[in-house]
Amino acid sequence: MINYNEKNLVNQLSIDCVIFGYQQKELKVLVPKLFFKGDFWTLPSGFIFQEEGIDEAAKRILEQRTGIKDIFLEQYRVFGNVPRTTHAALNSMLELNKSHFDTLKVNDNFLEWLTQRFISIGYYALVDINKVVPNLTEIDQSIEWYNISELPPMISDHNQQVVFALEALRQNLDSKLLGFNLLPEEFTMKELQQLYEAVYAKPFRRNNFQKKMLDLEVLERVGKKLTGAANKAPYLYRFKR
Amino acid sequence: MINYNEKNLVNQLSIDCVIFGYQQKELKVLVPKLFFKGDFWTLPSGFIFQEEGIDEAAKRILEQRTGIKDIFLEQYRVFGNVPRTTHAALNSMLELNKSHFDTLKVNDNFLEWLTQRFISIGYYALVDINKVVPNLTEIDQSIEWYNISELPPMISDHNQQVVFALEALRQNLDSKLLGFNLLPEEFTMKELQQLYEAVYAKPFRRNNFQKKMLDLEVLERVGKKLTGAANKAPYLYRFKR
DNA sequence: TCAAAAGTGTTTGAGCTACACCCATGG
DNA sequence: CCATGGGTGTAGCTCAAACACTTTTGA
Repeated sequence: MINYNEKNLVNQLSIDCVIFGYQQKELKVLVPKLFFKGDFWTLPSGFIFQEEGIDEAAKRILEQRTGIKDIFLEQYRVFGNVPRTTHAALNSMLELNKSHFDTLKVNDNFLEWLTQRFISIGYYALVDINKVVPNLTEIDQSIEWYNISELPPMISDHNQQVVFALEALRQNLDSKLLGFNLLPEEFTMKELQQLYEAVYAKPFRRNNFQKKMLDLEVLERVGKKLTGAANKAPYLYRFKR
Repeated sequence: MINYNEKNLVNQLSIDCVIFGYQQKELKVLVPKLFFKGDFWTLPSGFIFQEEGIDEAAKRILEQRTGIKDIFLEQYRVFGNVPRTTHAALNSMLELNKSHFDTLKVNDNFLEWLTQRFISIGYYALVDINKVVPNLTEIDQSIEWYNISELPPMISDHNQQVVFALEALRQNLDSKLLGFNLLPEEFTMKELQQLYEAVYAKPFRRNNFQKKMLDLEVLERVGKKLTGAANKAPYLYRFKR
C-alpha cells in the first residue's frame, strides 16, 4: 500500500484515466467501484511519485488496472476547477464509511490526503479489450467495462471527464490512426467500420469507408475469414508497422 | 510578494504561459528576463492559490504581465517529465546568484520552493499587441516581445513548450476562429492573411484566402482604409459578435 | 492614363457521396 | 442456382487550388 506519510508523492495532483475498449459494436470504458459503503464509482486514478514523469505514472496506473504494458495513452486535459468535488458528496462518503475507515489499515494521513483539493491530469488510453484482465486495487470492490452510453454516476467530475476524453479521441482517431489500438491484431473491414461507428455514434457507408481506409495505405490483407455464413468471406486486415 | 511560507499555494505545480502577439507580419511571444545574474529568460509563470481554479490562476498571471483582462487563453498540455530542469542549470544559476539571494527580501523558503520538482500546466494566450503594456514582476529584469523564430534560450523546457503551444495554436486557429484575438478591432483582409502566414509560416493565395474567410460568415465590412497609396483602398473588416 | 494593389470570376482537380453492379459462399 | 453479404466501379457533387481578369486609387 502506498504510504501517505512519506513525501514520495506529488501533493494535490492526481491522474485520472479514461480507458477505452471496444467490443460487440460498443465503445466501452473501464470503471472500478470503490469498496466504500454506498455506491461510489470512479475513473481509475492514481498519484505521481517524486521520481517519476507523469507519462510514466499514467502507464504504471494503467498497467496495474489492465495487466498490460505498452498501452497507447495520451494526456488530453487538466481538470483543476475548485471545488471539483462538492463537500456534500465528500461528507456523504465519509459519513457512510466512518466505521469502515476506522478499521482500515490505512495510516492516519489517508483521510487528510483524500480530502484535500486535487488537480487532475486527464489521460485516455486505448486497449484491445481481449488482452485486458481487469485488476482490482486495494480500494476497489469491483471493476467492469461499461458501455459509454450507460456509465454509472461517478464521483467528482469524472463523468464530465469522459465527455472530454471522447471528444479528444474523436479528434485524433483519424489523424493519428488510433483505431487499431482498440482492435485485435487482425480484423475485417466491417469490424473496423463498426468501431468507427461506435466512436462517432453515426453510420458510415460501407464502400466509401473501405476506400478511405485503404487509401491511407496502412492496412495489409492477411487472408480471408471463413465464418460459415452463406456469403462471401470477408478479408482480414492488419495494421502495417 | 507571494509568501512562500504559508500553504496558500498548490505545491510543485506551476503555470507557464506562452503569450502570443502579432505585429508587422511577425508572430511574437512575450518573454521576461529574470533579474538574476547571468542571462535567464523564462516564460511568464506563476503558481496556483488554494482557493483558485487553474483557469483563474492563468488569467491572473496573464493580467499581471500584460495589464489586460479578458484575454483569450487555453490550456494545451502538461509538462511533467522528470527532471525538466537539469541540476547543472539550476546550480549554475544558484552559484551565480549566491550573494544576490542573500540580500534579497525573500523569505527562507524561497530557494527550497524554487528548486523542488515542478509539474507545469501549459497555457497559451492570444492578445492584441497594441493593448498590452508589458509589466515587470518583482523577479523580472525586463520583459519583451520576441519574434517566434528568434526566441532567446529559456530555462528548463520553455523553448520546447513554445513549439507545442504553436502546434496547438495552428490546430485551433481555424476551427475556433482564434485569429481575431491577435488583431485590433478593425483590420484589412491582407492583414488577416499576413497573420495566418505568420502563424503557419507559409504563404496563402490572396483570392482563395479571401473567399475562405468571407465564407465563414463571421466578418463584416465597416468601411475602407484610405492609405494615401496609389492603389485601390482595402476594405476594413470586423469580427461579428 | 498608368502603375500598384484590391477585389472578383472561372476553370481545374482532388476527394467524398451515392447509387449500381459484380463476386464468393453455403444451402 | 439462389439468397446473403462482401467487395468494386463510376457518375455526380463539393470544396479548394490556380489562373485570369476587373476595379479603385493617387500621381
